[in-house]
Amino acid sequence: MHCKPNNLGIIERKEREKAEMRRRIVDAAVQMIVEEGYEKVSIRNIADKIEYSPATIYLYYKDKDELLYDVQSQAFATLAEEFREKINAEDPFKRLEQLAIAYLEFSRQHPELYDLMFIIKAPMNTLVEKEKWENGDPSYDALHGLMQECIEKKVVKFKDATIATLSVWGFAHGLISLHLRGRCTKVSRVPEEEVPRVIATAIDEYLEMIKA
Amino acid sequence: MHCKPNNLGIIERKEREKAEMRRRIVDAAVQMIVEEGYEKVSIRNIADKIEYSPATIYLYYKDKDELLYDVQSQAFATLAEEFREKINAEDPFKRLEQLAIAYLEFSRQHPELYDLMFIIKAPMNTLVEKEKWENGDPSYDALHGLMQECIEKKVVKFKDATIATLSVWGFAHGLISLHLRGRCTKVSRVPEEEVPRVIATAIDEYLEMIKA
DNA sequence: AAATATACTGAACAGTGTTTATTTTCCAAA
DNA sequence: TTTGGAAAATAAACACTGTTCAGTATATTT
Repeated sequence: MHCKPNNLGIIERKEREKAEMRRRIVDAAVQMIVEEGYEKVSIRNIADKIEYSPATIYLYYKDKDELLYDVQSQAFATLAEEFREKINAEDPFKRLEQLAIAYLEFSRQHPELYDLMFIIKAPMNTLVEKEKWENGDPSYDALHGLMQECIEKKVVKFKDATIATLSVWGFAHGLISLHLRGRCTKVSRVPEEEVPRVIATAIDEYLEMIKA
Repeated sequence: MHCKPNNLGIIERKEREKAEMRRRIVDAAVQMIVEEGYEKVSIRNIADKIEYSPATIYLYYKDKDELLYDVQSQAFATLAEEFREKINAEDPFKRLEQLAIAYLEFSRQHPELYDLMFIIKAPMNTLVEKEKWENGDPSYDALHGLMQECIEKKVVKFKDATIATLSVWGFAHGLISLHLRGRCTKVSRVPEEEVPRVIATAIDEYLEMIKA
């Protein structure tokens, strides 16, 4: 009987080590995405970086998609932090503007992470088993709650919070992702270097338009 | 000397055959995308379908990206045709509504083609050499011209045609692509089967909002 | 110290895009 | 009609990818 606490201690440590290994794997992947781009992230490259065999990664993640799901989670954590830092106005509509700016800025400072969070299919494949997409929740809830407050205080034209949330998110994401995937460049006569300004202006105008 | 016309005839025929082979390759790829999805499209699978060796494809396309560029071109041709069929109102704003509906409907009837046209990176890689993205031009011009007319006749709130074009396009694309890449589902409490209706409503509301 | 459970890995499988040396096919001149 | 040379097609390989599995090394328990 006296061995129980000992065993439990070891089990606990084992779980700690398991969690730490997963953290090492995810950290390596995040670093590779940021520094070398999403396309360079392969199981073998991650294994090289953390100095383990590729097969070892499969002891901690059932497949690459599941790994990328955790990478995505980490990316969302940094976005949520940006939100926390940069959204601080009293006026809810002012907060909405701050959120839009923070979102746009994040997409520019971490384009590869933005890609993984909102465009790339892979991390979403795990949701067939997971049932719910928890990664985006804090950020989504931040916007949803804000839109709800804006509607209640009648500072926006929207009636329904869900439609408002998807509209604002969709508008920003549409412009950002078209740009990110090269669909703005070389279409129309807008010079490449001006596209970022056009996007920022479009978002500004949109926010002005939804103002009640 | 009498051989010249003969040679030219053969050269002509060779060029016809070359063009036809490229058409066969692209057709096979289009069919595979539509029927089995983009991920099933590999050089080997295309080669199997047209009953040639994989290496043969490289006699007609320098790489897969260039091939996909032609597939994308074909996809844009069908979108342009949809536009021609479905946009026929006199009132420019009514035409804008028709365009939005046609665009949304296209994304639903050919989601995999939509993906290749507006989301997937691969076909845009050839633009480093090609300098200009011609594929999307007719469709883009249709929207741009329409927005210009709407601005001139003061039926929309926009002042600048380029910003108007990117705004409308971006709004629709944002919602469509978020849905297509699984970011609408399982976020918030909107049931999956209602998302299409929410998107349609959001676009409706948006068009109402930009109306002058 | 021996037995057992855990952690790790080398090697392989099946797939991908792409290249090169070789073979087959075609056409024109001898 | 046969032959020489160009053009077209290919088999095989290379360097990758994600993933699996049999076997080895390490750690824990008996």
